[in-house]
Amino acid sequence: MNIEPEQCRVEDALGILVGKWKPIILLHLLKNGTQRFSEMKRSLPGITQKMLTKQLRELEDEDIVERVIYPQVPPKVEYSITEYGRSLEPILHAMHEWGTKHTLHKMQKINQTSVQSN
Amino acid sequence: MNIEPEQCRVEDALGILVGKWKPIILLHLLKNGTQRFSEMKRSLPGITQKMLTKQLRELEDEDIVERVIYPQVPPKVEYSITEYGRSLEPILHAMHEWGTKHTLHKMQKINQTSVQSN
DNA sequence: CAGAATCCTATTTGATACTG
DNA sequence: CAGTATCAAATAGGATTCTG
Repeated sequence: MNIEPEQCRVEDALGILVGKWKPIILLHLLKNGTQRFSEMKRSLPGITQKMLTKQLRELEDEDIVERVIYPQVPPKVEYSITEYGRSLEPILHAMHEWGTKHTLHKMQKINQTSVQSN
Repeated sequence: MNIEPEQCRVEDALGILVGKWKPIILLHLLKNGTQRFSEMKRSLPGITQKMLTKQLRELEDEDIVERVIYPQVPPKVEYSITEYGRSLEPILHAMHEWGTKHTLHKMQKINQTSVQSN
């Protein structure tokens, strides 16, 4: 079976995963469960508050991530993957596996080139 | 089994699929087999030569697409999916299916909201 | 026919400072 | 603690013109 390019819905899934930090945020939440904002920030070296906030909001808007606010001072906000969000897990795994093999594929290509050029 | 976020290779697969026209180019080549540049341009309404060229080059650099030049005047160049590129097909299908369901999911959410607001 | 080159706009990401 | 706001830099995408 093949997809008619005109009715392609790949972009819908792609749009949700695209973002410099989104896959890593999702994998982190899948692995560690519910997390506070500050925990996530600490666990994701290099991310800025702005980016973490933005990517979480976008995932929340698509019902992939749930945000729970505890009305207290100082504020406490917890994030987790929704039931629905878990349906993305097989795709993340498939992409991770393909990516792992692709890294190898590229290394082999580089080795081949350097052998040929000698 | 879960992926350690630190060793995430999702981006490798994601990077190859990301680009406004890449999924549709891949689906088009998977469905129609070998295609000339002009055929593809005609089949992908709205794409510019620049974008078609650029995305094809990027796919070629990753060994997903093969480019064959026939040395003749006027020029003839044919594109096709490589054997290796076909290994992406299951991911494309999984994303398409998920995307189809996600479109429904969002419609249901909108309907719920409009019912609640009445 | 199959592009390369140029110019321009829009979107994404990042650094930094501020706040209830 | 969990953000917002602002500004700057980088990247993606597009319109148009030119060429072997």
